[in-house]
Amino acid sequence: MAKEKNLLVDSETKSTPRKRLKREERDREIAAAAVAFFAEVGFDGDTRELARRLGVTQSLIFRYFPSKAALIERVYQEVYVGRWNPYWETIIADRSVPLKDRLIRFYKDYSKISLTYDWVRIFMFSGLKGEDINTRYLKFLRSRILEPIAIEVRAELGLPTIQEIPLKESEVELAWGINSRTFYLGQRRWIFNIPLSLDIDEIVEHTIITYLAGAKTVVPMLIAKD
Amino acid sequence: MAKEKNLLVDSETKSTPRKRLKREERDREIAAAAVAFFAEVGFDGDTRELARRLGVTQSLIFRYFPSKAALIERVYQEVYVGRWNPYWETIIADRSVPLKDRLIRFYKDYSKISLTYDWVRIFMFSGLKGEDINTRYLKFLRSRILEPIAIEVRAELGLPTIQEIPLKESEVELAWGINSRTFYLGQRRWIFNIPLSLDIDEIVEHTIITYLAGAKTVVPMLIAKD
DNA sequence: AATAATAGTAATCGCTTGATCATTAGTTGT
DNA sequence: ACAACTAATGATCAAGCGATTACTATTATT
Repeated sequence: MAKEKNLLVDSETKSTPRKRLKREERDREIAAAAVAFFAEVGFDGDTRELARRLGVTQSLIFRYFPSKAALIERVYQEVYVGRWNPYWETIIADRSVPLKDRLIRFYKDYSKISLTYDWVRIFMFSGLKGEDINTRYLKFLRSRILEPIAIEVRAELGLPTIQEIPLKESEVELAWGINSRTFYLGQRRWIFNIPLSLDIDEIVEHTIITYLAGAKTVVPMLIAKD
Repeated sequence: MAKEKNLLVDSETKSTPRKRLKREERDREIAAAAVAFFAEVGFDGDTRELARRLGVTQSLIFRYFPSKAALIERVYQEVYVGRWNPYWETIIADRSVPLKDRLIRFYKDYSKISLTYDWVRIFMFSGLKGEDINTRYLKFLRSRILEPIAIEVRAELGLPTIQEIPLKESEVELAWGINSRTFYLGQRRWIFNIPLSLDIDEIVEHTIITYLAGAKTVVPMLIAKD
């Protein structure tokens, strides 16, 4: 534990600045380390171990964050808010590009963010903890991505607009299917430790094609029903 | 906390036996409460709170289980081993029944177990903890359910047996898709707190139909390739 | 009824953890 | 070069935790 510190004391004191970063920089450093740390061990991970990984004392963390809860709140901000790209919403609505290409482009990009170790695990840890930011994120995803996708599918297939016939729950449900498929890949890789035999981009493409094919036959039935 | 105990002390001492269950019965009671408790709060939940819910002292738990780790191990046994139905494997292989019916029957039944509050959450908690029982379970699932399904699909479609052409990874991957879809439902319901608008049995049926339709067109290509 | 066996309790120990605060040491401005 | 500022430390507190042990109360045995 403290043993290797002694062994490194010569090189370490000289090589690393060791101390005194500007407030903003240290703040970012702690936040980034907290994301990685809590993603690995969960939010019950202790602040001393986090400090050890940062190479600082535990009390320093509490000079930057008033409480552990505040630090966790910051982690949520970094992951949920900080990694969201508003441009995604424009991609999906851009009808100058074929819908299939738009969806593939979005989901490939979104996968790069949301299928990382940190993201998948923090998402699950916070979900299991019952944090409402999790629910809010999914509602946000639904309104900004899934419902727009369902609307674009209507347009693509030459079906009535949502002004004429409101979106059915089952149409959104169909779009959830894309996320369920890809998110499960992230879980297998980063939680259940089952290596993926196939390339994610490839699976994304296949998933989109399947979704659109399914939508083509199913959605007309869905909006006709009732 | 201890307030309500005082209020109930008259009725409770008379109505409930309060103490002295037979060893086996108390053992089961603790194990069952532990499953429910850890499913709710995770494995960092403390034994005092668990004892409080059981209406016994914390030390009693340690008279039945040598350590908290042993209690958790028992929880895994209850959930992973105890809820597995060996008959499932027979259902899938029974070629006197159409494959579609076999799959629907199995997944409806399997969903009743694996999409419960306890099961879904314990599965995720133990997965995030990095327990190897989780990985082992998924390997077990693969060999006992997913590969058999892929084999049955070959037979159903009149394709070469696995003796002639070994199972492709992508064929198993296709079967994983069924699980990913249904498991995601369990997560939405029990972790992310998003109510399901549709009936699970209905979704299962739809998922199976989609899977078989997809397999019909995709599997011949998969085994032809390479 | 007396005794052995055992289910259950209360008190406590040692360690961990979030949080606090007086003190040290590196940086900046003049 | 000196003072003022502030990043960082180290020691410590109080609460919470898993685990242990001496003791109590209930059931079973003869």
